[in-house]
Amino acid sequence: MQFKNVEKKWRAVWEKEGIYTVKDSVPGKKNFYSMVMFPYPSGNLHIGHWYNFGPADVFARFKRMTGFNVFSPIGFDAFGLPAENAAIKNGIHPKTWTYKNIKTMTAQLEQMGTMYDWERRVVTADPEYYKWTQWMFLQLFHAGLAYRTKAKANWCPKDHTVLANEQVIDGKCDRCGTEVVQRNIDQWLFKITDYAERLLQDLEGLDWPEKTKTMQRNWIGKSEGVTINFPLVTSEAVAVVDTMKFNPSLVSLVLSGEKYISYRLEPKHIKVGDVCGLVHAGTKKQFALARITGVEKRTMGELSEQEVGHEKFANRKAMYTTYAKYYGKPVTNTTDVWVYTFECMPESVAVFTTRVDTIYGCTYVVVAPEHALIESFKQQIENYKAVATYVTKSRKKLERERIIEEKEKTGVRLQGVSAINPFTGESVPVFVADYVLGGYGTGAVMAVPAHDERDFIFAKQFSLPIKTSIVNAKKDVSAGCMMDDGTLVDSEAFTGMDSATARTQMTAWLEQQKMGAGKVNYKLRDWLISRQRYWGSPIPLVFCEHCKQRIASGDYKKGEFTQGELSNPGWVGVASEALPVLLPLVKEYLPTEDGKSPLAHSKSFMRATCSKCGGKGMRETDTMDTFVCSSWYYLRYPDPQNAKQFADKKKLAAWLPADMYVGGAEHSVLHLLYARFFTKALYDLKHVPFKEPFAALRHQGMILGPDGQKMSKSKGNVIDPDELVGTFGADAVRMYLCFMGPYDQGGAWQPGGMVGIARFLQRVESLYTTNAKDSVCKKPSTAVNPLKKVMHQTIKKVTEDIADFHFNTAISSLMILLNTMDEYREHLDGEVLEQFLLLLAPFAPYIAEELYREALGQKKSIHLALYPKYNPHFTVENEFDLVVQINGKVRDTIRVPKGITQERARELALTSKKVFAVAPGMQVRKVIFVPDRLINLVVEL
RNA sequence: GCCCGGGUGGCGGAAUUGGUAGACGCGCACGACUCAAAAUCGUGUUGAGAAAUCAGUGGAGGUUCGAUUCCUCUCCUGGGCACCA
Repeated sequence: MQFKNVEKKWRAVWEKEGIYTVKDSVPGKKNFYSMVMFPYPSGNLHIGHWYNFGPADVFARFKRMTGFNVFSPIGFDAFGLPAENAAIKNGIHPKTWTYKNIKTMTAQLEQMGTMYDWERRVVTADPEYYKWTQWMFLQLFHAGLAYRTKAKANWCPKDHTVLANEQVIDGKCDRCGTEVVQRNIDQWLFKITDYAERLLQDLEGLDWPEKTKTMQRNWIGKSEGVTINFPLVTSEAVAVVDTMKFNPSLVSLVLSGEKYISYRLEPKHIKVGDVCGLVHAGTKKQFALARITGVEKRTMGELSEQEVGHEKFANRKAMYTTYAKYYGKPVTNTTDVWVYTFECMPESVAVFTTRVDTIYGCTYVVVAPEHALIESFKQQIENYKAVATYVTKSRKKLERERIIEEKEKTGVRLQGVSAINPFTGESVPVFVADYVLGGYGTGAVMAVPAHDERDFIFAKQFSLPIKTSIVNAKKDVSAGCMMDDGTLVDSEAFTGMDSATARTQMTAWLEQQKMGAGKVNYKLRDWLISRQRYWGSPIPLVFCEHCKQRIASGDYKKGEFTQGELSNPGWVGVASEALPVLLPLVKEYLPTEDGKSPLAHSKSFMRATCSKCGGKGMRETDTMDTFVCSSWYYLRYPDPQNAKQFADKKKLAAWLPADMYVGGAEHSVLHLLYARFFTKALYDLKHVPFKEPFAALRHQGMILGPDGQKMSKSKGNVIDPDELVGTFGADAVRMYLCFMGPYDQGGAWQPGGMVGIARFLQRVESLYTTNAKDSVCKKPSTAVNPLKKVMHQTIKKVTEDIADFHFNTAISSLMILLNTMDEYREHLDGEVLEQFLLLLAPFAPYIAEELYREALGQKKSIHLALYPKYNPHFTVENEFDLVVQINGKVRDTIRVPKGITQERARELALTSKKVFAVAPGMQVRKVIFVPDRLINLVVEL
């Protein structure tokens, strides 16, 4: 068979007959939305594309033949860096390059024999598409889900662009491998963190690979713990007020900001505004800072009852007696008294911990170099110079270097500043160290070296005390540090509790004392979408100085500005009617050294009118991260031509959420998380009626070169699918990819592996071309014969396997069926021949169609036919091979009717010659009988 | 370091509510066809052994009448995360 001619011939027929044009509803059929991750138009389809799209198309065709109205669209993720990189290399405009590639790849996708409905194609670089990308941006922006901030950003010195955290691999640019540096730039971010909990929770109901869900969970990184305020004290306080009785319950009152009064019979050299330390009457240690708000000289008699300070005396006489004893002189109504009023300064450092149960083992506190405390306590930190040097040094370090140093921890103590453990009332030293991350939690931690490995290493290095507060008999603590839960020791009232109980009770206590609160933290960061690049969708915002002033002065009508505009003063959204903000076809599209988007050099682009006040404005010149484009494309497929809305509501409801999504595991986190975020945001804004975009997800594995290495031009191990298609035909390539192994596993390319499938297809063809004509007239046999049996077993197996994405075993059962048909080639009837082709059709659409129409003379396309259903009547076996075991070892198999009794099986087993040969004169001690399977005689020899 | 996968013939891989290990394909060997080769078809193909049989699913133990499948430890390998308190 000349498969090239066959392929061309049927493609033309299919197009003419319109068999892949999808209707939004078909009476009596359920809709099924089957998607693949749309490709980036990089030039040519590579084998990985084939591996993604080929088997996914098999699945889609299978669903269609099993009675669904299947929608299987395709498009191109057409914006992005590679177009610019290619442009730099070849001097072609990114747009020219991209659309040329789309043309090539479209032809290749058609050749693959896919059932895409090309009328629904989307290309993210088309203005008709990115108009709605911009519209989507504005929805999120207006709802307050986008914000602009000067953020530390990853900057690639080679690509001259900011990279998302996710695009930095091991501190290097994921595209060019250049070392990434940090820069501070104003950028737009989406508040994906607002959705952290829902993104986590809703994973539950998804039919996704467990591994992918786990990766998303880890990425979101939820930790439940508590933030605790550690009051700060300094040695710089000018004087002390030491009459306070310190106990934990009083601390909270003091720190909650109530005014307190202290009486002195002798004056202190303190004046209003001075910062004093509050000292524990017993230990004489500072426990908080206070500012003096009043100093007054009076007599004891003038003190009113209400003013009788913080200490509760039974009566005035008792007070006088107490003071008399304390000062060693008589106290009467006329005794002079200096009255100091003060208020506690709420200076404290908040730490986040998931292990509040270990707090009695806290021996110091660490803040990140970025922590605001360092600046605000500049005056009080005695060794500020050394601290500042350390901060500068560690800020220069990239996060990667911080990690590489790993166990070698560095830090500097903040001399003159201490923190009070609210549970013990003891003060502990405060350090700055870059092993604490500024961007997570509160940027400060309570260090418990006895129960945290990192703190342990740091404590060892700095010779800090290590105090055990948890014991667990099962755990070996000889290494020094016990990180597991256990029982609390040396923890006052909490001693003896188990960790979990202690966490609950300690958190409750903190909340009651207003010293802390339960808190959930996520590792997930907001999504940085600004790109200082040309080839992307412009961000549809205009900066208007006039509106900024109006917002600042409150000079605007209610409802004139949206939430997003008010929270980003001066930035106004482009009106919907004015969308899209067209990407101008500039000649200078290359990135520039200044790091600004190339669009910033186009004056005509930047000039804009403010949509609110009509005044002069300046356009945002950054473009959007391409992940924005791909976060909603599945919503556009159902209605890609719609100029009035991103998609018709009815069409959306007809197809979404997608029933099946197939693509690479490399998108487990980013693309899939962003798409989920978009869907949820749009759901909240009532633009879509569902909360999750993809009900089911499957990944294809990665195909490696024949050498087991990742394919790359430099290694010369690239397998070119075009070459294979030229030699073996598209059907064979699709089918071999299905056959080579478990779909999600991938693996090294086996040169020569293709020939097995090629032979199989040749045998199919020759069977039909030599037999069909005689066989069609044969009437289907109703008798159960071996051929029928295999046929129906195969139908069952193939149907189940494709549904489970077990394409390899489905094909192997088709091979068994073909072998059986070969064996019974004299007895083939029209039904058998037709059924086999139907089973084959999803895998080999061209050959199946050719034989179906040409050899069997069918008029309509096989791809419109229904998949055969198996008849249990034909699959039932009435005999089986009884396995005879002696002491668990197989000794014989005997063909027996199903339903044989244990007694009969035993008789047969005992008469087996093979059994006798092994165990003559045996004594049967026990018989294990598994009905319709085996009999095992436990014997003594 | 932590969290997930995966280790089965010469190769890709089948088979697990515990019940005949190696389906299917590649490769290889032999045979048929051919002057010959290719293609095709047929037969065989886990290892050792002439055979009976024995061994055998990364390794070591364990549970069981019976373990690729369950448990414990361990090695290798692929992927993810990586000072997230």
